[in-house]
Amino acid sequence: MDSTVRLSDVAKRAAVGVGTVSRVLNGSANVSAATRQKVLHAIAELGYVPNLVARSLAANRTGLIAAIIPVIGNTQHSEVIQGMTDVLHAHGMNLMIGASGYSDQVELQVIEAFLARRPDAIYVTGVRHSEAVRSTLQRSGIPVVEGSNLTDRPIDTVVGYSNFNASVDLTRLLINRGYRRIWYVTVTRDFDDRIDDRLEGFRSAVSTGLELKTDVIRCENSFDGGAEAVRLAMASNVGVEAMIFATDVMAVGGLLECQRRGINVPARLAIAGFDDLTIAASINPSLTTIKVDRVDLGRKAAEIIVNRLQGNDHSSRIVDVGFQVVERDSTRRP
Amino acid sequence: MDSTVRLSDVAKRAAVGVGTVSRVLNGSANVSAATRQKVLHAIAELGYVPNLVARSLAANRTGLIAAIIPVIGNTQHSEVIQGMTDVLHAHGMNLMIGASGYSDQVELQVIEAFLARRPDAIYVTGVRHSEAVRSTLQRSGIPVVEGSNLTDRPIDTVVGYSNFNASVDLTRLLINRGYRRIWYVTVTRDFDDRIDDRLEGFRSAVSTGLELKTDVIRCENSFDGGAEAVRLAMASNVGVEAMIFATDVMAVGGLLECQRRGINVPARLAIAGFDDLTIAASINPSLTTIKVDRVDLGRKAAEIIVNRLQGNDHSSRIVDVGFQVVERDSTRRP
DNA sequence: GAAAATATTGGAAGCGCTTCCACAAGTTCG
DNA sequence: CGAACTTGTGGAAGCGCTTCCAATATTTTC
Repeated sequence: MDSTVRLSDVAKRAAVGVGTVSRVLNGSANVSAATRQKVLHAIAELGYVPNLVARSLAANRTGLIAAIIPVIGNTQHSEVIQGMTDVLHAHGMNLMIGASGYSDQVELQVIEAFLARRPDAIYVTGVRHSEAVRSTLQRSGIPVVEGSNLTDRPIDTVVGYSNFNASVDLTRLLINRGYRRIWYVTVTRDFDDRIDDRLEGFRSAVSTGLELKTDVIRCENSFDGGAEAVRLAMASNVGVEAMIFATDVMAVGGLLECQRRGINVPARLAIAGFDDLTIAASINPSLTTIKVDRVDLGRKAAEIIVNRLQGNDHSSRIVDVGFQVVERDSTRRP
Repeated sequence: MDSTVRLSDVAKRAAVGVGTVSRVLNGSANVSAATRQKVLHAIAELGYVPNLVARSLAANRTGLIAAIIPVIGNTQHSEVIQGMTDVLHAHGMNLMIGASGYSDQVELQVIEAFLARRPDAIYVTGVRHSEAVRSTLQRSGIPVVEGSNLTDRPIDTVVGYSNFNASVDLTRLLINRGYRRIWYVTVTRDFDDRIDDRLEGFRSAVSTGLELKTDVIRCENSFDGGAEAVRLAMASNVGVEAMIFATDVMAVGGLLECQRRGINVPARLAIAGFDDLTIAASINPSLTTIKVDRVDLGRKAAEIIVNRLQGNDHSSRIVDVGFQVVERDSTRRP
């Protein structure tokens, strides 16, 4: 394991040329079985570990993939990363990770820093980026995968689900269940296209509305924010029957506030969220929400990248991993 | 931004030697102001972006840090990563991430794969590792930071908090509050030293126990597992007064089960957790737990690494970031 | 004002690999 | 049996930087 052992040392030990050792390492077919054995022996004897930095420079290929998510310490996004590393690790590739903090400017900085390291591909969260980001990525010349939402005009490739459609379906579910006075709770701060699309999905679903009474309010994306939203709804005089939250975090916060105030969910107020956090299935009552297999989304993103890098370029530019409306007790009419 | 622009192109354009351009890029003091300006101009004109792969090879320093956590899609661990990237990014360094899945064997594989990329330092979660991992890390010759627990015999450096002491303090809090029949709920599967130390902390705190009646049971580390534990406790005839869970996930699961069964917490049963998940403060009743600033832990780990790499080696080998016992309603005697 | 010290600069060597080209050694075929 | 292929192999060149040494320019010192 002494890292001062170089490929040329292996070549010397095995009494072959450096080219041959390199061919053995890279699995080239043009090495006789006998020679291959000699080389493998020498590698084992010396405890040789290839220097991937040197390989990267010589081969113009690093085996590094860059991924940018808004916040790392956040299950929804890091689950995608988990899926990616699973697949990449199996292919001898590694993941560099960075956070944009939902800021266009930081996103650009992080991308530029990554590109200087010559990753073989890059994953970015969301599908709407600043012009600077788009053009920087385009000029980079490497595969770009956008994730966690869908668009028909990806920079390169997109793998995700339609936040818009999911929100439409969820809203329709509530309408079908008979709810008419529905509030939609989204976040105060400008987050990203995923949150925007969820709101638009709601608006679209209720636009055809017959006798619907709807409203949109904004709160902090936190448990407290959700609780605050419920307080606002209760304080109003419009008789809100159902609240759809843009995220499970807010929805759970709202549900807990209902527990505190003795508001019966769903009899008095129905609640729905989005993301299917683990807690959604366990809370009382269990929370109706949108479920997406994020680990699988990450795996798919990585598979697309691996395929592209291996030259199998026939995969689609737009991969829809789908979503699932999970109806639970928080919206089930008694 | 054309990536075919090389350092030598900049040198030509600025009519200086390649060494001078390199010195400007690396902030060497020995460049006259006039020359520096010429070079900076040429860089801007050509849109030159240094190739960090080549730099890594030549300088024998990659600016990459490797981090291994058990599971990436898990707030407790990925928050540490968030803190690390914050600091590393500010120093032009980047983070490679991998997951061990709580397996010694996978951990070793991931570490070996990382080392081939010549990271400047490596972060690993926990303080008890297989002998193979310890020796591999030791021979790597780079700074090694172990995190999220404490030991007096680190491989190199450790930054964390005492899971043992935290568990002792939490247990004593319950004893002080008058609880005597206390069950400790830990996980079924062999996880890591952190979970082990929490159990040992409990055992130590109750060992001096006067008229204490305690027991240890094992459940899945999930909401359902926690619920199951509560069911077991209720089914027993020993009159359990308090349950301490090794993780907030289980504790929250237990609390929700109490809600379902109408078990008054803490009047009938007190509940405590460990980790201070965000939900702990919002759930009903709010959950007594152990709080650690994990993002800050990650920042500290990264700062240690940066300092070490800059040659400021005078920092301690053992950094205790501390913990906080947060008493909330789930254990407050009525 | 010359010697000594210091500041600045150019460019060759080298980091540890991959890859290409040239060539040797077998194989096949007419 | 020799030409025409095929297969296997060695090693030089080169990836784009850093760094060191030698050389030159500038400043300081007495």
